[in-house]
Amino acid sequence: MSTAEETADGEVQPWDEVTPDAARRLLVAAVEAFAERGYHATTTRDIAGRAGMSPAALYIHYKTKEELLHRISRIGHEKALDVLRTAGESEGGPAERLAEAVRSFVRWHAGQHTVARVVQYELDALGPDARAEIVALRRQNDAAVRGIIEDGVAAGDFDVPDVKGTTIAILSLCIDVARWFNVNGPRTPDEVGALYADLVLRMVGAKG
Amino acid sequence: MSTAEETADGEVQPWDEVTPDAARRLLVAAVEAFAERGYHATTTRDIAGRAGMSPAALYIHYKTKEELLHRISRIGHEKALDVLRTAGESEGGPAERLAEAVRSFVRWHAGQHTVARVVQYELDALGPDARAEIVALRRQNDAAVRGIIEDGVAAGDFDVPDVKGTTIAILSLCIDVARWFNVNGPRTPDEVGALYADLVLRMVGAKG
DNA sequence: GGGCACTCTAAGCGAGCGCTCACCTTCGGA
DNA sequence: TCCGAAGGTGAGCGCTCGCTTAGAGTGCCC
Repeated sequence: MSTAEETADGEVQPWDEVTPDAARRLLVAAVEAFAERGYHATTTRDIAGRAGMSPAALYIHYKTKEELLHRISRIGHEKALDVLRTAGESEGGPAERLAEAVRSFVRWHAGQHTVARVVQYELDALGPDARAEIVALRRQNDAAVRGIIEDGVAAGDFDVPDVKGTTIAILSLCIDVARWFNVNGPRTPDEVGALYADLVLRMVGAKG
Repeated sequence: MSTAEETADGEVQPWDEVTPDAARRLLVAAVEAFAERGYHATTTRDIAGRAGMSPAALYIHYKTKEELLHRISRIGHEKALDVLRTAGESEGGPAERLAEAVRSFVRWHAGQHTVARVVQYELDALGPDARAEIVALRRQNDAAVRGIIEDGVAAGDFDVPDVKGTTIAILSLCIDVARWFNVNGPRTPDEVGALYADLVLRMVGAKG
């Protein structure tokens, strides 16, 4: 499922498996444009131009502008879910697993903040069917985090009065990184991940 | 629909001072439309229609569609900042002040989530000047929260290794409530506020 | 060499956009 | 009773949007 290759700085490139080359260039161009201006403010002429092609070329590889957004959303969510699950299934107790999950998930949302922004904030631009598919993927994120917290509570490692509410808050915290993270800012994705892992362990009252 | 009155929980509708009546109706209609569909996907015909007027009437009260967004953003930010500052200046030690600030701020973002969504997510649709004005208001939010945390650290009540980072995280947590909060969901704004105040006190390692 | 599948472009269609304009109605004050 | 300001409308302008169409260039198999 995830043939995600890694770059020098450890970031996962989500588009490796998209072929042919022209289709991938269009997808990358669309991500940049959607992240910068938003879906509705982006024109198909702009996307095609960024990919070095004429406006009509877009419609050889994608049926509509919405299909581009749908593809981006699905791939983006799948990659993020993959990152979260892999980390959550790592060795160690609930505290280590939760910390690793938050660290990875935040690192992804910071490093891939352009993709994450599109994926998180343009959901409403999708039609009902595509939207339902993406919402289902989101629920799997929720379940993955809640599972770790429940494990920690059952083991007596965490002190969490409201598991569902705390799960929402933790995911919300991680996801919103995509909104404010700035590549030219003072923090690297790794540093934000480390900070957030510590904060989340405090939120669940982890022992130690 | 939403007239300028106080709701049951004492929250003030932000548009009381906007006159004349037609201008206020247009503003409220614009908030609803922008929150539902996004700024760029909203047409001036839709806004005017919701306010029960012809498309041309909009331009009697506002020069452009962007001016509507600018007005909404400024008023929304000012109200939110007011809520945050009032709570932060309340009686009690840093822990009580921080808890009250988070509780009020979250309650506002949940209760006024349509306004908050517009204000937080449509910033990029503003021109450079209007945008700079709004960014300045945001920095005041940041300073208000950081002030309380610094007080708590100085008094020995909080344990916060990274004050700036923790401030960003706390504000991010509160603001993102506007994205996921659902009126038909299981939680009231008050309940979310209480949960989040508790979580934030844990994040800053408040004694007790 | 010839036919075919694939990829791309130049040109442009119909629709809907933000916004304007000429004109109409209402109403308080002289 | 008449006037002018304020607030409203119907029609529509100029433009750009998402998307389509006719046809050209290229490489591959026979």
